[in-house]
Amino acid sequence: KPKYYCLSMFPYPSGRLHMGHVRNYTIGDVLSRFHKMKGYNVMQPMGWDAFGLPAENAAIANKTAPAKWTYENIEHMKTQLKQLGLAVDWNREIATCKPEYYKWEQWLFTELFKKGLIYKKTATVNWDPVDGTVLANEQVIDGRGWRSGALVEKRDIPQYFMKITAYAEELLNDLDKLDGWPEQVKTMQRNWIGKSYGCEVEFPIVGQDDNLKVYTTRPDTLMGATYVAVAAEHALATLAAQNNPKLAEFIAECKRGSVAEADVATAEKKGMDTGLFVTHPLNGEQLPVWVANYVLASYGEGAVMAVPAHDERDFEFANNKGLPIKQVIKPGISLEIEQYLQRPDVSQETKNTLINSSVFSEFTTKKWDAWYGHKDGTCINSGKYDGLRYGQAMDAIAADLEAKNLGKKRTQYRLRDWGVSRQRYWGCPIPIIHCAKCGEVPVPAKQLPVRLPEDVVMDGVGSPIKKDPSFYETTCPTCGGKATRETDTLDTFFESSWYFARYASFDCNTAMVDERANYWLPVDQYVGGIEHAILHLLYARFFNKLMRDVGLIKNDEPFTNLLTQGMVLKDGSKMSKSKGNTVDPQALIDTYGADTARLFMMFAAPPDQSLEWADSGVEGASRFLKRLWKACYEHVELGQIAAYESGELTPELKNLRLQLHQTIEKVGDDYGRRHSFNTAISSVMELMNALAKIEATDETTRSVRQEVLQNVALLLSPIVPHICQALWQELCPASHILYASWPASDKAAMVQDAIEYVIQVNGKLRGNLTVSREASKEAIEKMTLEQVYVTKFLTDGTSVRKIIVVPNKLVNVVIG
RNA sequence: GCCGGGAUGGCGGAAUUGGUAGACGCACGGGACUCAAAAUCCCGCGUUGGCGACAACGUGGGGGUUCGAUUCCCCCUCCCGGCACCA
Repeated sequence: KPKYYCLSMFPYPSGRLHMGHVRNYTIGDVLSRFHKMKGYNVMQPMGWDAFGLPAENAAIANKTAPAKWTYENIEHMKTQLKQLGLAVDWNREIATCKPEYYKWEQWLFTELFKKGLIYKKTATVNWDPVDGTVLANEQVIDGRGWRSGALVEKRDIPQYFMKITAYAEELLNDLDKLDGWPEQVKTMQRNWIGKSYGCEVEFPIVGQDDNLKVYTTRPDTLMGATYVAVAAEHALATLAAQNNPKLAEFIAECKRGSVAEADVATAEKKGMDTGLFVTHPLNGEQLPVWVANYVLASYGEGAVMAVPAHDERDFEFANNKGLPIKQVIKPGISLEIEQYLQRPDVSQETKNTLINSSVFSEFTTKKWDAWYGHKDGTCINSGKYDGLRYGQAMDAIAADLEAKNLGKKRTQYRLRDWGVSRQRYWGCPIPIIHCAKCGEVPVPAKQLPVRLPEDVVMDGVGSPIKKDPSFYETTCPTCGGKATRETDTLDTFFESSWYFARYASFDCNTAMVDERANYWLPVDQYVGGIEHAILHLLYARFFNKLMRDVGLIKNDEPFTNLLTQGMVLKDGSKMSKSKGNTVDPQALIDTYGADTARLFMMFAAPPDQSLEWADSGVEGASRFLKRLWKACYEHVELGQIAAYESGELTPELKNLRLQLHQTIEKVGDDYGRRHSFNTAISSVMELMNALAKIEATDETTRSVRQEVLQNVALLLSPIVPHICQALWQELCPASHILYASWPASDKAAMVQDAIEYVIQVNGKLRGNLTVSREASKEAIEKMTLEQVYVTKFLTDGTSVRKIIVVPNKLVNVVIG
């Protein structure tokens, strides 16, 4: 029996279920139930992503401990999830805030620390100088702390980092294996990892025995560099500011505001001359060094060569500061098009068509400034490099730089190592002990877990464990001397990066996971919000590879198929606790019951699209279920009858059976392949509408009706399990729907004798033509040309130019 | 700012590989049933013109490819998600 591990992203226990949860878990449940009917050994677990910031905020607001608040929320939300009727194996339930869970990630942390895959360095955080606390990006509103209103400062503090960059290449390459992932998500991850090809270039600093190193993806424009710019955090900026109070003040100004890249990238471009100069490595010119707030400290070298003529940001900056702009690239058409135009075997007519097409004109008629940065150009004003194209120029310039020992080709990733330290209480304690003699000592396995005290009082000023000697005072595991525990906790993404594996070994108390993980993994179907397309999914992929490399699991990738569900929106934006625009699904369940809620949710929109919440429409789902009930009861009232198997049928009943078996095929395809639940439901609705039109109650009709109703119950049971179970009981009292298999379609019922063709004249619909299944193309053409709605267009001077016959579909008569 | 996605009737959406635009449902209008209302059932329902048969227009805007474009290509607008400490 093949296994099917269906995993929905576990919820953060925020208090109550929201519509996003209902959508997510209904999708997972429908797929689980469908696959169970298809004969799979299904696992559908559920758990709680229980650590996180909201618990601390609630604790401060309500004067309760985060643990108590979290456990109460879990209890309530578990009740709600059960009301939804999810076929979840609750035995496997996990909560990430429990020591039995986080013990194992502490263990993994110590293993990775010993392997050198976790290291310490300083990193920049948002610092609220009034509250004296580190703020999450979410807590910085317009550059100010959300409680204090104080201007936020960037502050460097030591933190632990995971070397995800060591896996950058594999994380990038393995995306190609993920055929079951949406292209969109893979593209986002590729761009996030951001592998680029370019050069590192060193500019000797005038008057110093040192070079300024930059990374560029456009070495072909090096001859157009007119200044260099460094981030405010760059060592050269610090150096230049030593004797320059104005520059020091400017650097301090740049360090105000949030660390979020979105804020940095949208800030007004500011800069200041350092007074320092560097020497251009190829033409020997002296270029000024500027400090600029648009240079990202965290990417490349934290310094850039500025080519205002060929980079929009540099262009804007140079214009503002009156810096020179030197054009070194002449835009042109792409090499492919140029080569194509030179081919002798292509007719001039085809070439002219191409030249006049938009593909060509984009390179020739576009306004200059839109294309000045395009790589399809040739070097000008560049001395010996004139006339070279991008790739040639890069090769030549890299070779010359290398000869001077001032640079070389280099690939670069945008991906940065993952900072996992958080200065918060409600998280997994980092299992490190700081010893004056031995340094950073990982907590030995036998001393794990490092338990987080749960009975604490949150006063809003810092983490309780940072003020609790009974927590941080300890002895060094190596030398036995006095030592202190690390009081930072782990990023909550840490917990959610491996929970998928723990479900398989939920009760294993001797290891992180056991052999059962290799049976269940990889997850066959992962379902969750599109907002997790990059961070969570990348970290989980990374952890999977880490766990593989410490010998815990065998597979390379954690999730074979991914369904990214769209957001449930309200008033145009994402429903979330923090935005306070949630709609409580409880009222929906209370009024209509779980089945109606599930049916409506699946019917309202395709799963990967965002769904704008509107209360109207639920009524329709409820009405449909009532009609279904009624149809079954009216049928059963006349007595039990076996489903149709064979015998003569009227054309009407034959058509009904045709529709039934087409619907069985379509619904199976919609559930299994297309994940298109809304169209599956609508096709069953159509079938029920067709059934309702048949009123006869003779034996044959009733046997076909029994067949239809039985199958409808099976087809809908993954979505509305409770009602279908009750209907099945009425229709087939001798058996139970829980043991029923997915229905097979009757191919014989789907054979059609006649096919209806759509007839078009010049692409416009003019009529329909019913043709026998065996009719030849010629016969169809002949019949088409005899139709009145075709002949009436064949007036004086016009003739039939062409007839296009699309088999089993349509005929288009081109008249001119 | 950068990366990814989206836009179809009054509304949610359908059209699966370039082949009937608007399935299915909601809302609305008309009718049946009822003393009445609700519920239920039946009919209608993109826009414009026409009694009608029918005709023209119509998938965010502009252009292109094609016998044929919601679907493919180029440009633009607006909206949504992510941007590494929200989860």
